[in-house]
Amino acid sequence: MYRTHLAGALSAADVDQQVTLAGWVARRRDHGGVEFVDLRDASGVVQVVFRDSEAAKVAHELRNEFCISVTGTVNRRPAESVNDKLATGEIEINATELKVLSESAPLPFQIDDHVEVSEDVRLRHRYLDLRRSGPAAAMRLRSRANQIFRNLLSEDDYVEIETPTLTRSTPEGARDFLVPVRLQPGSWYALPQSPQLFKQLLMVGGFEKYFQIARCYRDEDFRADRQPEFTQLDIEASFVTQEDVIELSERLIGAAWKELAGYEMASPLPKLTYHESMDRFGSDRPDLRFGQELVELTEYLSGTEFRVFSGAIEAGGYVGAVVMPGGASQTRKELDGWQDWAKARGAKGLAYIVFNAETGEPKGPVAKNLSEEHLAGLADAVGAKAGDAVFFAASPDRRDAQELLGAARLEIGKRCGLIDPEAWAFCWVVDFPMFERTDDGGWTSPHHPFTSPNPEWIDKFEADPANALTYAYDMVCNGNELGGGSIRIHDSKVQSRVFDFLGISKEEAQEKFGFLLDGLKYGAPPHGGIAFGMDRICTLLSGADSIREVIAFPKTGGGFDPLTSAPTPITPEQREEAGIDFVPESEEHELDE
RNA sequence: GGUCCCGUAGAGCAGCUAGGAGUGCUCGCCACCCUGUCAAGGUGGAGGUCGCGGGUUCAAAUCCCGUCGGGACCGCCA
Repeated sequence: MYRTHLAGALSAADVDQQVTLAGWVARRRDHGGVEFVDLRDASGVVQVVFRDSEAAKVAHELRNEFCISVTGTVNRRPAESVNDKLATGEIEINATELKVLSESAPLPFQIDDHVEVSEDVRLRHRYLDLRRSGPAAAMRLRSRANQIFRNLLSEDDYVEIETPTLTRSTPEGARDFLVPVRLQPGSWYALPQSPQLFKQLLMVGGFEKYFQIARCYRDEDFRADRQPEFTQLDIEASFVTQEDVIELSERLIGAAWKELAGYEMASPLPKLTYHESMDRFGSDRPDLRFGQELVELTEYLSGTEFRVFSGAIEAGGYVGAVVMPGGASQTRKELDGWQDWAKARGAKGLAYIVFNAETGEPKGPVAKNLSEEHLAGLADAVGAKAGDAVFFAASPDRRDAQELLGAARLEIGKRCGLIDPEAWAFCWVVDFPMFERTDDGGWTSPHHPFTSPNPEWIDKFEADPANALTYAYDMVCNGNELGGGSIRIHDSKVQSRVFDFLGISKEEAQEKFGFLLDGLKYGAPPHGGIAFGMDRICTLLSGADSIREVIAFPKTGGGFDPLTSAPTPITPEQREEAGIDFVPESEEHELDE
């Protein structure tokens, strides 16, 4: 037996007990005659005292992060030595025996919560980083989140079912990771971007309620909140409406926030339609922690001679504005900085007007171009006060202009300190458009082509595709999408109409998703579901800046794993055996030419 | 694919604008001292390809070009 007690669990109640502990040397304070060692195990830290014993001589040789076991007596500390900062600060272990279970080489960085270490170094020695309280807490939080969801879903008769990770491409639209197949050279598996099609087939399979904490893979570029492999809490149920899925989701997320953030989420959450969200916040994942809503000026500015605006208006587009409180006090350099900011985002610029702090008089490059009438009512129209700045965006494409203003709104929120970092603001965004334009003028599905149109549009989405709406819904928190889902098409006839409209031929559809279409033929129940981004949820709950903080062994920006150095080149033998150089005969001829 | 920031001892940084000997700070590491510390303290010591390559210069951590690595963002991606 390595130990009788856990270090962090000891208290004054254990005084006079003989205990054996095992753990790591978190820190030692050697006073010559007496030596203190902070012993850390997974449960916490306790102070061990060595004095006048054989063990004390061994203790002198201890170094940080040696793995040791200690036997001794639990003593109440002298009143003047009690440490309030330590959970076990009332007591200490008077050691009689010390065993070194494993020595530690000098550390690449200090395992100490107040020492900052670059992420690069931390990840290279992640096993040491995980000994620190912050990273360890993040992993434990994630474990509890998984448990909360699992328990609630299991209690509700949801069946946890695993789906393949070696499969064929699923239609999320991202690039697939591919795996060569030794037994069939030239054929490749794809790693799933999500279990989307499988969970629908599980509904056809009659389970009615399915969930899985599923690893998903997408071969796209990284961000602070993106990794090539990530985890979804994937849920699907039969005979459910959008409201059913929303109710379940709020119970799950509400429970997680209550237990892990101590926050009581007010259910039911507010719902915004996609269009409302775009109009008010310029985003389909609005941050509701602050105001500064967008104001549409298309109508107000009609008839303007300022070409930037009139061009957009005449093209049937949009002109809008967002107010920056106190923005008039910005220097010329700061205002120019906004132009660069907008250009970095692919916009031509960001027109602005500032209202003089004393007189309220509108000034700035745009002001000269607007009529007296337009200028006179502008402050009221946009809700600006003297001393504010107003940024404008105009575009023939309503969404482009709104997204620019939405991004400006977020930037204003940050720069002006309008965002309460302690606040949680949840909402749903619903009624997503069924289709959106592709670059080449066709139509595509913003989610995936299995999303059901809502009843209003199910019979006529082809007639007015730009306005057709779906049963798709996203749950949003503080401007982050926590999860999204939809009611699916369960009628193979409707599914065929969608494919027809998208210009996907019967052959193509059959080839890509034939197995799903076949499944839908056999009495498929109405069904729908949702998938939550576990990495993102845990990042928010732990207050981290990056999802790497809630992943045990994350990758860096280039898809590189600093710990294992993956990916690595393969040997010629592996290359040969995997059959990755297989060239189909027809292509061989082309290559010859 | 694009833009911006960073790279100096084991860790975290300063030095770079305005070129002049690897100059410095905090922590760690090693040795010794130290009987109530808890981010212990004291004395001494070791430790450097200034990411890499090229250029300018009498002289480059510092200026220029390229490149590699990391981070943030745009594109991309739910």
